[in-house]
Amino acid sequence: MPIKSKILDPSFFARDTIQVAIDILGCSLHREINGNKYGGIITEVEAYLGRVDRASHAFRGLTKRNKTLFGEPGHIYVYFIYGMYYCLNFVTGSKLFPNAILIRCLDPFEGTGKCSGPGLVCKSLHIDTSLDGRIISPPYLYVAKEPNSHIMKNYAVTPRIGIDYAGPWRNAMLRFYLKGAPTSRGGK
DNA sequence: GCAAAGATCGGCT
DNA sequence: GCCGATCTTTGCA
Repeated sequence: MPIKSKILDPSFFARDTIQVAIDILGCSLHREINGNKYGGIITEVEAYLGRVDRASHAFRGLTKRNKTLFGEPGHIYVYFIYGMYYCLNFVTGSKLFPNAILIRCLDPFEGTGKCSGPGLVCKSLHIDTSLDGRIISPPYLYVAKEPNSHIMKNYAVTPRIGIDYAGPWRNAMLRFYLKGAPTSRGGK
């Protein structure tokens, strides 16, 4: 009989943000829209640590765009950037703190396009702002822990990408990726 | 009301 | 490594 994967519920995301970032590596991301299914194994994420984090959208306080960040963990935060791309985030930690993780890269399932960067993840999984604020849940978008995803989790930690404006936070080690798996920027 | 910047990507030097 | 595409969001007047 087939080995079952375990669908993650909001309690998984309502924990320390960095711990969630590490634990979600190797888990599968699933997207269903118009009867089509897309997805892949999560291989790269970044953590954003709320109001104190100069690189976070929450740094300047609550706005119309980032209001999902200030809500419950286990919800989906999607925003539009650079006039062309969407970025997928999961709200983490506690409702008291606007924390999130950015999904940067997947090892795509067959039939799912390239996912080697946050803009491409959303393009290949047909993710846009219509998902913003919704709970992470089947069928439209969910995450599952795969058998053995906790084994051989050999990961690297680096500063985040594309946040040179963030002062001292530009050097914070908050990007996590699985060694030997697809990443953005060649894993560097 | 307007201007500037941005959690990116692909192409080119 | 640098640059342009493309347009929403935000900050400031």
